[in-house]
Amino acid sequence: MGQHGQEQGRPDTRTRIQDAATELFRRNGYSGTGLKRIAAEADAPFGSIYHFFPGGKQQLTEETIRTAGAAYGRMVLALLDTVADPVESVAHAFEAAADDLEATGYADACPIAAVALEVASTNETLRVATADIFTEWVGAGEQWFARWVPDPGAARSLAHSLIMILEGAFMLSRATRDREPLRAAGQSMAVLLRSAIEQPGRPS
Amino acid sequence: MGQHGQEQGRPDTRTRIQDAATELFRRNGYSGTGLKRIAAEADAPFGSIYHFFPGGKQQLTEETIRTAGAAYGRMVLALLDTVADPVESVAHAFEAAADDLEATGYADACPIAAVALEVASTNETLRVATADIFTEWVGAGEQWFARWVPDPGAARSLAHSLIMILEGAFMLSRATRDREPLRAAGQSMAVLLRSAIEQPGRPS
DNA sequence: GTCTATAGGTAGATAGAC
DNA sequence: GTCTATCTACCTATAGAC
Repeated sequence: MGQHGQEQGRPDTRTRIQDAATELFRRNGYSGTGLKRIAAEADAPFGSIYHFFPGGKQQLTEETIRTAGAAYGRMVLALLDTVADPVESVAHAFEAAADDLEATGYADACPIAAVALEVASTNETLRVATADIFTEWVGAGEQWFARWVPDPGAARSLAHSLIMILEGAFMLSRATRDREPLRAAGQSMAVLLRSAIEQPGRPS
Repeated sequence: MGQHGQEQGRPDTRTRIQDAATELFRRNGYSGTGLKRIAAEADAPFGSIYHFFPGGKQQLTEETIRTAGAAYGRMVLALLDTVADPVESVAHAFEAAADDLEATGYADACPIAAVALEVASTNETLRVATADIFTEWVGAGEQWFARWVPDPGAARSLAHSLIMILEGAFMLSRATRDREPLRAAGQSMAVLLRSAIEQPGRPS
């Protein structure tokens, strides 16, 4: 159920539009997703999009980036806290990501990645929105790694690396329809974290 | 100069169209790039696109993915061979990538990344083209790492990780307009490679 | 406030002059 | 084989009925 979903039953129209937009942007990107298609998937009349998002496609996209991006970050963090040992937890998180990806026919990965690459050089408002989300994720990841890696710079570098290698692994796994990239990504992150824990003096 | 460029002077029309398409797809993605814009940037008449690429936008895009993708792989490999020590070489390659990215206003990164995310769930022909290129890169990277890492599985995992963390770093650096993600990526790859060289028995 | 119809513009694709 | 004019379909956005 969406963020602003009603207590029970079907989410309200605005929420359905945002949820449908999130799924379509994730699969088809920004330019590849039409507002008519969003309205159809949300089972909402076309005019409702401009009723709830008077700023049009850009406003809807910005809210989608910020809402879905923040939710995705929380989901990954929660996933990392289901296993006690940090190295095992990281490896487990990538396996879970591979399970999800495979279960959705290699469609549902990061909700903002495709849009981020499309707008980075073409739409400053949306570019800043994606940058804010990535920055938020790095900060949250840095705090998580800081529990086991005392050096702040090392924790920050690990957070960057986790996000980057996950995004890259999603790209390769979606393109090749193969779990192997995600598995290799999880192994590498496990090595990096173990190295940072065992050898605090060396750069990571 | 483009792959089929003439011996001297201006490249031929077909090459100019492909080169323009490569740059536009890299910056704006597949759906975000119109054929009229490609013709304009190539300084070619619109009809020439269908003269040289009778299959239309999809054929032009597929050829662009395969040509620019293979060239980009060769370029990165060549960059890795400019420094003798492998760990230093990897770190140097990411610094060079950051220099290039910054010099182009955070626009010119991987030529197929944006298209790959857009078509992965929407266009099977183009999805396969991106998968073929990624697979080609992994194979080439595997051979490069095998020079210093005897275990084939470890070399393959390192190749996957290099490509994935580079793609992820491009995504974050373009979005945030900051070199830091690319720098962190280079440091992490250096740690991974050093770990694989020094501890051949552990997974990498 | 929900929804339909449509305007204005641009997309990919094609026909045909030269 | 180079180039222009145009077709149909779809896009975002808006006007206005209910």
